[in-house]
Amino acid sequence: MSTGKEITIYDLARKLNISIATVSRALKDDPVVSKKTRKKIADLAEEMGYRSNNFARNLRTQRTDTIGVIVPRLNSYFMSTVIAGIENVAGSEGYNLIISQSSESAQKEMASAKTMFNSRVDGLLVSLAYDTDTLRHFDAFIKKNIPLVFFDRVEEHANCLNILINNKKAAYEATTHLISQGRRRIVYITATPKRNVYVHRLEGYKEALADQKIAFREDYVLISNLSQEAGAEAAAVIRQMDPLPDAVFVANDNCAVGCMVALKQSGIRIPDDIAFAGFNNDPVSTVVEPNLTTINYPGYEMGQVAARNLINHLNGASSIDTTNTIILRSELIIRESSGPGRKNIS
Amino acid sequence: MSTGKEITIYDLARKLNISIATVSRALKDDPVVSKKTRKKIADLAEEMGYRSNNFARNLRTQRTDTIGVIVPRLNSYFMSTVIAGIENVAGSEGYNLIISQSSESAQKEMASAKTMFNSRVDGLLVSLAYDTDTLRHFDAFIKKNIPLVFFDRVEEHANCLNILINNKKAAYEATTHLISQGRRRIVYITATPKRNVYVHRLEGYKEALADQKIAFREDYVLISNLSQEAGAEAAAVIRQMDPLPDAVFVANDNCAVGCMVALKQSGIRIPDDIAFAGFNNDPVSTVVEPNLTTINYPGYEMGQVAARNLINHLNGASSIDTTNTIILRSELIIRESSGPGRKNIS
DNA sequence: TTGTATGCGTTATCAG
DNA sequence: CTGATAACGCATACAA
Repeated sequence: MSTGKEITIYDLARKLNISIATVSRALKDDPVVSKKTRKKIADLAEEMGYRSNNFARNLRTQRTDTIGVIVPRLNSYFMSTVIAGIENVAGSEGYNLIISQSSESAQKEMASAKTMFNSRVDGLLVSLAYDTDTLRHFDAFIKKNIPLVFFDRVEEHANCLNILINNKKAAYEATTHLISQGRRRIVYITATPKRNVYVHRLEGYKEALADQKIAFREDYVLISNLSQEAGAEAAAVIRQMDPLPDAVFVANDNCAVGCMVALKQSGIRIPDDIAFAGFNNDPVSTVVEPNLTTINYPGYEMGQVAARNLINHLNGASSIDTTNTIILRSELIIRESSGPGRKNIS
Repeated sequence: MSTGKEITIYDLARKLNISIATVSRALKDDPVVSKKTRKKIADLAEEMGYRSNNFARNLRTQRTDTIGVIVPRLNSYFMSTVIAGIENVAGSEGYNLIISQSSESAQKEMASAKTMFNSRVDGLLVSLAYDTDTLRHFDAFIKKNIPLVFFDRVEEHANCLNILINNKKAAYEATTHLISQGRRRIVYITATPKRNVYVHRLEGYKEALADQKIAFREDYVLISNLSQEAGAEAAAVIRQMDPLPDAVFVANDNCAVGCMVALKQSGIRIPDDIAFAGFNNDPVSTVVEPNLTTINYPGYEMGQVAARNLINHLNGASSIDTTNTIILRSELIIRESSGPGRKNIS
């Protein structure tokens, strides 16, 4: 469709009666070209609507200055914050981004990886989909020494950097906090144990229980996709439990909120009957009533760190191979949803 | 960094003692190549870890099968829904996406446009930033006949397709609804009038007032960036108004929610003292209490329609030039936040 | 069905 | 400071 003859350096060269070599140099502001000719060339380029051809350029230079980003979903506050962080440093370092979402499907993740691979991204930043259970689709990158950084939803893989928070510790703190408020029957809503962040959070939850001599109950662990709707569905399950749990810890604020809203609708009081704690410090946590106790998770910073490390590796400034894991700080934010509530009769 | 010699069709050809032409054909499953050699080549390609070089390919074919998407922000429910819709059809048509966010800055929007231009996207889908006040940065696309589709935050431009809802009508309905609930002092929180969607909504608001013989008051129109924080700030302004307004219509649910929460904190009852209506039907509208009356806005469908039209144009199946504007359906969803409330004493 | 030859627009090397 | 020229990897017109 896009007609309109493209202007090339040949056209510029011909018009000015100089060589394409000089034009090429001038266009990248190479100081070896005289200031005057540089100006002349830039002006003509502007005038004729010249645009550099990245394909020819990349074909020649064998690099793309492009970083691929694969995330499970774009539409979470957390993820878009991370991406903003990535953009922040990538942009300032002259890298472009190709962003793609797997929609939590291993299938789509594989397709995205393939696309990125063929697009010759210089490096890849990945947060894994729920149902990804092999990293084979990244083998091609490894084999070609294309650096790979996992963030948030990470997985151990030789030569790949992992960036995450201490999920176990965060979950431990949240659970311990609930217990300290007098809660003992604590339901935990989480996502698939395929993703080790959820495994770690479960460990933290379990350890907190154990440390307080509370028996772990398998039936108190609810697996869901952590969506707001899933929260509502979980609420239905919780309502059926007898005795009623006195606290719910959810691995994601959105899901926590969906659950809270549904429980409230059925007359359960929060935190009086059931206390709540979430994860991520999504803005919605300050909208729901009562405001949700949660784990503050530094998304923007995580994006920056991921991009920074990848780019440093690309520049040779530092290597990903030596560092294995970067743990970012996180913290428990206590709000009303985990108040002590009234004494419960069990 | 990425070392590891790349395999090319030359390597494959040499190994099999055939010409690169045959390899090239086989790789695209050209039926003109015998099934047997095709298989042989595919196997070897797999074995040697061959990957096609898109640059060489694009350089040769002069197309990229890539669509650029520029949006103000990724982190809104609405936008990510739109993007999901875009991905849905783009993916199924074999197009890749380059997504970039302007962060509401004309500056970044221009930079993104330039990048997209140099990346030779086949077409561009754009939702404009708040402070963009010229479309000159898209001239290059127009000049090269690269199709351009605006959605949601649109602007009239020759040869560009606009996809939006009837904002005036939606705002008219919301305002009329508030009036029908007995409200008369209706504050309107909106974004910059640089974006005509907001102008249109303002028109709808004004027209509804006029039709009900309510005088329009300039001081009832609050301009903000429609963030949740801006909502809280607007709440401070509203609290100072005397007499207190009895309704607030907000051009965005997030902002509405921020405003509601802040007002409630200062003891104002909703909808008793002040009724609320928002815009977008963001999930948060069902979390806030009381649930927020809002305009349902078909984001996913908008994304699909935008991508579909762009791709049809690229295929020559239909042209963007003949269609100027596509209006999608929207609807008012009435919830508790706009209930009649108690009788107000003004 | 396969092969030959050429050009796509750059960058970089080597001579001037 | 500038110019000539050779890749980069692929797709395709034309020949066989």
